[in-house]
Amino acid sequence: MAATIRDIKNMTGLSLATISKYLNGGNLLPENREKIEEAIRTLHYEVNEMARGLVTSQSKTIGVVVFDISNVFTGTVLQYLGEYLREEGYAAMICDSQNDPVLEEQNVRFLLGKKVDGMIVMPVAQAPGFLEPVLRNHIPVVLMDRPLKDSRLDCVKVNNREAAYDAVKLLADYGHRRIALISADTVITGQERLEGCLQLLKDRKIRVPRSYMKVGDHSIGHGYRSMQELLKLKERPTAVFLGNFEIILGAVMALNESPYQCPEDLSLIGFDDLIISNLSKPKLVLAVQPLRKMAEEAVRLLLKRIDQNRNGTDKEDGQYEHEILVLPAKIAEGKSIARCG
Amino acid sequence: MAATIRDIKNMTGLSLATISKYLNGGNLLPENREKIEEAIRTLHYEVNEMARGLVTSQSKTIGVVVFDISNVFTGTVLQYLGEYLREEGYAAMICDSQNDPVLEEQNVRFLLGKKVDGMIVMPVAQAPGFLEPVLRNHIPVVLMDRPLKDSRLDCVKVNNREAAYDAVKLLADYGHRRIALISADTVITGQERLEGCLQLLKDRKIRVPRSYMKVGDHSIGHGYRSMQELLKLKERPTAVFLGNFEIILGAVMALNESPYQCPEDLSLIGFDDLIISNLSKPKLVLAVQPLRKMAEEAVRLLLKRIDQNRNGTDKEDGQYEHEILVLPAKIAEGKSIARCG
DNA sequence: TTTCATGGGTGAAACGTTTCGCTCTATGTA
DNA sequence: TACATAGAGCGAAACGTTTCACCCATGAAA
Repeated sequence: MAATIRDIKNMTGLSLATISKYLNGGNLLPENREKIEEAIRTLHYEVNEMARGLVTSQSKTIGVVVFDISNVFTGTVLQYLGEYLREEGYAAMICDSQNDPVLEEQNVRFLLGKKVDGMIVMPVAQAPGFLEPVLRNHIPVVLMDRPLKDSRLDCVKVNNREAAYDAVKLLADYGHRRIALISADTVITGQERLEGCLQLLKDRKIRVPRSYMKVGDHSIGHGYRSMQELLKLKERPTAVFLGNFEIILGAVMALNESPYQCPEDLSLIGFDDLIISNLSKPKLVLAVQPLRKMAEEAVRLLLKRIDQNRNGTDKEDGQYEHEILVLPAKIAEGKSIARCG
Repeated sequence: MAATIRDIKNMTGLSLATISKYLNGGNLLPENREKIEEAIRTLHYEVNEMARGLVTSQSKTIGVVVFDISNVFTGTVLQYLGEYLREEGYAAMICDSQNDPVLEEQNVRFLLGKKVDGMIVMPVAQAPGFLEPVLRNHIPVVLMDRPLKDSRLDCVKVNNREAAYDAVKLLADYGHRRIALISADTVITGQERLEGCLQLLKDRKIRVPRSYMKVGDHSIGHGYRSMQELLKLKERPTAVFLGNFEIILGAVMALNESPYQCPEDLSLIGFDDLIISNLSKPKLVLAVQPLRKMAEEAVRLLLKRIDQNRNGTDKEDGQYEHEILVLPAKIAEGKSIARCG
């Protein structure tokens, strides 16, 4: 049905090799170039990527596996990833693991069958076992956001620990001593942030009562309930650290429904960027993750690996130096912190 | 590098044809079946989908083009689409148009080059021109959420007009006469909802002052600012219709920051489902779109078309009956509407 | 005038599957 | 016994590209 290179051959009288050369940007006589272009136009010819892929053994497709496609963080990252990949001529094949490790493993195998040239993974699992088939096939992988335990894999992430440390430091510098944390320990990013917070509190010798530690998951519900509970305490905290986007959302809703005001009654600092921060009143102080940069670096790194693979610079059986890129989250200005004491 | 069917042939002594038959679920002697399975296991063989695709001229891949991947509505739909496609053995290749018609057109061409078997499109453009190359190649397309002007294309959408009509009717039935609308006219869904609202107001002979009509786009900012403005009016509305997820988000934030309470001072009804609705206090009354069902129907319809194409049931040059599937959005219970007067 | 490089062009093999038409054996039936 | 039938397997062609090795002019250098 669709036109092939052979139709162009018949139309122009040139050989397949010449036409292929044209398609891949080689040198031709202007005259022949013109002929081919005309034929392409009238035949509506488009390269069959499957045929091309078969011989070059490149699909020009990258598999992207995300833990949950329906949340904003993921959506934004996917947007940027798509942009950069497209610029380089790659398509993204996106699979959603719905926070389920079993589905995640299936996704990886599925993409492998699709012969993707590489994978970018924001993992659910904590251990790298599920990537074994990928590594065996020498398909490059770059992890994003969440590194895996005991793995020698490339990864692009954020300095969660340090950024959380700095965030709580800011609270302490403003004189706060009654600091509560609403955060998560169900994912590595949450754990790191938690560690950062606790480290600072330890360094400053600030004691945290058990009732101030709200450790759950990265959900709106956890943020909402935790904030409600904190506000009911006899001795309320004067400042709260909010561990991610969803927690912020829930916590701010709970606060808005209460009689208390931010920052007069309660100072807030949050982790994760979000559009809402610009609208919430007062504007939140935030540790902003450089999502765009993360996407850019992940693509750059992955394409570098793919290139190394092709040029035989391939490590002997996985013995290459893996890169862990840690990008800084920056504290963004806001008005949600008041001086205390 | 990777094992091929030929390696299996050498290992088992069987012919290529037999092995292929096995891979595609044909009948074999148990003995041979066992041999092949063993070989596959030890060689870690996986089908090369590009080679298979080349001969079957099926990629088992569906192109999905969305207007904006970073928002929650899209993310959720993508999640469901992915699920259903996977069940049928298809992969989704997702392209984000970032609300840019130019990018959208590029996306379509790009996917065409990737030889997708079909496309699901949530369009930016209002006219079907950009799909011309797809149609010429007889690649089936199903639109989602937003139909296109003057097109004979399959589409799965929601009865925006009727649902909006019912939503405002509910407000009117509760006795409200001062009803404001925060909605959008920048996309067809917004326009339809607006029409539905206005139709009911006309039927009930309810006049709407210009200051009650907040028509902008589907953004948090529009919702936020509009609600602020409404609350500042000398004669405040007693009820507000909120046109979509983002508008709800913005409007509710503005309301929370104000001294006014819902539903005592202001009744609300919203369009679009969202997790927050369960947490917002009081629980919002919502017109809920059946997203899961939409995804399911879109996949079903698309796969039907693909099947028809293959079985030569193909219409002569686009003369098939196109289906416009209109699914009902249902009003979900909540406490955000008070009786008035 | 010979030699050499260079740029444009070519034919054919290869990539890893599926599929068509054929053969062979075993089974059941007249 | 003869004969159709079905099941299992086979060889080879096809799918639409890229790429390798080779060819032929042309023009510059020796």
